Amino acid sequence: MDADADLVVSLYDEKIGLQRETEELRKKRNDNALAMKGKLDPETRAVRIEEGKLLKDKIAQAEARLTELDNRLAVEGAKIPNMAHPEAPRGKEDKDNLEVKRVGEPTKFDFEPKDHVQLGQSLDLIDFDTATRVSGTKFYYLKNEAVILEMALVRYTLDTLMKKGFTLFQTPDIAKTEILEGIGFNPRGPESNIYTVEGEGTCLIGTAEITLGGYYSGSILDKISLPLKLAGVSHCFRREAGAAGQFSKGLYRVHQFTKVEMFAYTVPEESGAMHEYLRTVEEEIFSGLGIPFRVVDTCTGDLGAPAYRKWDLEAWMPGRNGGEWGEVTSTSNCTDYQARRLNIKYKDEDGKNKHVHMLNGTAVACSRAMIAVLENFQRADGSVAIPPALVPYCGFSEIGRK
RNA sequence: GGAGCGGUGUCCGAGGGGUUUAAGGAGGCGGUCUUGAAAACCGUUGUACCGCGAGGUACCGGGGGUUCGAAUCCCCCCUGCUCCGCCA
Repeated sequence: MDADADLVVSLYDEKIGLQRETEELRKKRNDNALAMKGKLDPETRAVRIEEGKLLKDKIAQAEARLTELDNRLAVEGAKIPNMAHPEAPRGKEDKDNLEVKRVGEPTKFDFEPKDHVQLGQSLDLIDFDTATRVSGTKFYYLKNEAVILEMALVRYTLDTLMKKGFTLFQTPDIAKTEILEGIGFNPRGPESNIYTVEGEGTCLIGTAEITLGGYYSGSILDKISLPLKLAGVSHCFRREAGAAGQFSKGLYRVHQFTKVEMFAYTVPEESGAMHEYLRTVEEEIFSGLGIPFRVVDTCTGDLGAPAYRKWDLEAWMPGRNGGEWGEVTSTSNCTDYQARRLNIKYKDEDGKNKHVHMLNGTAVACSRAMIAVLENFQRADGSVAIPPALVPYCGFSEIGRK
């Protein structure tokens, strides 16, 4: 990010000056045209028409310069990231994140635990090899009970969210480039994590944050209707280009997965409280599953452009490098960063239209949640217990050898 | 994918180059009248930007073009409906 605030300011000043100039010219044009409404003697009319032609020329030139300036301003302005919360830990990368809470303790086994790739193979639940042949690396087939388990995770989560007053959605898996950019994703360029659809101006979404955040783009919301709490199920697609060196075994970093995403629109004064709320919902969902996790306050360098503050939930993954915390959910307060780009406002009591604050949080990312379930609930005989909260949704209470 | 017809303000709905400053209606808000309400009547009404203000500029699905002047004419695109084709 090569953000340059000074450049944006000077471009803005320049633009305003030119805009005023252009508006004055347009005023003259309008006055001139108005003066020709009624009957005129041919001579006067001819003079008017010449005057009009001159103005038309000047306006065209001014407008062309204004458009160019506007575009430059938009490009430079879009580079400026959101502010960071003053209490967010300062730091450059994820190891500077701050653990703020721990729920449960790392699962202890009286046998050597397997990782989810081994479990998925021995229990015939996940097929990476065939997916690699058919679709490429970092794809997978879910098989047998794993198919049901994914749906159970989704349904368990949706039931939880519905009880809390979230409006449920199943969103499109594709969205327009302009929406992606409004949310703060960069769909272009080789480092992009987004798949673009050839010739359509659209992309495969990396998260339902995009479709839920785009839902009210260009609208003015009633203050009385806020806060809005949405939850959306979608598939998520990520290119993960250059992720080869990172931890990428099994389901942890894949090109496609299913996710239930929470999204909220609030007035500015309430976004902080809503952010806390979304985090507690995430905690409740993972506590309910009986999976140990910790909460991390994301450092400034790891926030990304849209986020003002971000919390990650990291679940205990016994099979990851012999036992490690692995990110399973994330919730961000993006304040008005996305609302400005997507033009989403609310009408305040003073009659003014102001930008809403927008927040998002993962309710459940099925692939990573499944890692946590399989690895934490495995048993000495190689079978896996189903977390009690999911049994009603699965219709079975364990996954045994075939 | 093909054909036909549409897209106008908060909503419905006229207007097809200059008396449009977008008619008319509905709704909302304010007021008159009333013990109160309804009805009637009067006024008001969106968004963005510039300006201390008066006020100005832009917006009739989006983008180009024609013209002294475009909601109105031309071109491209998007989108809705109806019919046809295809299809889970």
